[in-house]
Amino acid sequence: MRRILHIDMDAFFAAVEERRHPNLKGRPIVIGGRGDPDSRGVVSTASYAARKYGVHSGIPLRTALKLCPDAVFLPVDYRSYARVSEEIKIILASVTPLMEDVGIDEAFLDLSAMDQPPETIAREIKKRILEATGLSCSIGIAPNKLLAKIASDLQKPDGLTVLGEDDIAETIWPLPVRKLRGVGPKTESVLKRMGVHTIGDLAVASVERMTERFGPSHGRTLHRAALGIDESPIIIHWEPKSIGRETTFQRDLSHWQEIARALAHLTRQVVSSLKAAGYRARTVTVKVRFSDFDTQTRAMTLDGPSDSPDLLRRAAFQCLGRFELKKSVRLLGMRVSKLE
DNA sequence: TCTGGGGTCCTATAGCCT
DNA sequence: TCTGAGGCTATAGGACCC
Repeated sequence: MRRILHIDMDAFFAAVEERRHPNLKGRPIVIGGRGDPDSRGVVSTASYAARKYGVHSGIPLRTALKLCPDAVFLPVDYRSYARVSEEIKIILASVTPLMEDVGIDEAFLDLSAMDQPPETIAREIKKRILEATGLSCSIGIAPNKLLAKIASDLQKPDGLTVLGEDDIAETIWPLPVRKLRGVGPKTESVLKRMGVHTIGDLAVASVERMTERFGPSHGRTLHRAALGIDESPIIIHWEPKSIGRETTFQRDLSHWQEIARALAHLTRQVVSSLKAAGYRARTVTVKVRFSDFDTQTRAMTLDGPSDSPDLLRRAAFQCLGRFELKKSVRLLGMRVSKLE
């Protein structure tokens, strides 16, 4: 049986900010957008003190301000968090090279081949991270990634949860389906309408009923997940599939010139990332979100891969030309894919 | 009235080729 | 030459993740 460890930093962005501004310790902190609750943006992370007011990731900053007028609002300082993240990843990689990076504040480790008991290793990791960064984390240990991730979420903050196959019925099944990876708001509401509320409900439902509703692939994965079955491997290295940039404007744009200027700017940023990463791209996609939140994309594929600013900009503008720009534009995005 | 930005993966559909 | 059936690729959209 595999032993997989999942580590999740506690309110990571907020914790880094608290460390930097000790006077804010314990106060409700909301990090998101440019740190201005009057401008467009959503909450990236709320400190635990702010969560008590109902503030959580994904809600608009304006809403967060209403829920918690006393909160301190800070902009997302991605580079600082990435530096701390790097320190943590170095510690994790020193435990085992079998590490999968999952975004800035999470990782999986495969401890199957290690001699020490996983719990001992987990305590050691928590101690080393606290000493090096002053930050706490929550860890879950289980036979696969799916269960390890659920486990790390069970006791937060500063938790350590070990889950075996025997614990599935008692510990996992009473949880709402939403806790399963791959179940978002849409799937949750469909499942609810089918009378499936908990992971246990899903486990006893028939596979046929699931595949009928969600398709053969998603349906089967969903049902297997409820049974605690997940054979997905630890992915140590992967190549990017696409590189893009998008912005939501502070006010919707209605003049072609402004939109064109924004697209040219986005394209320059994307090309510079593309070159920095050492790739060339064959497909260009432009995304437009209109004022009513209607979101459309137009794509075009070049004859061969390219990293030429000129060629990619021309392609982007060709895509832009295929939109009916009758409504004003809230968001503009540019992405390249089919990377080589 | 509000709903970010970086991505991945999946599905449906349409056009083209054999 | 006509009519499908599959397979492949490109495109558009949607759900989801952190």
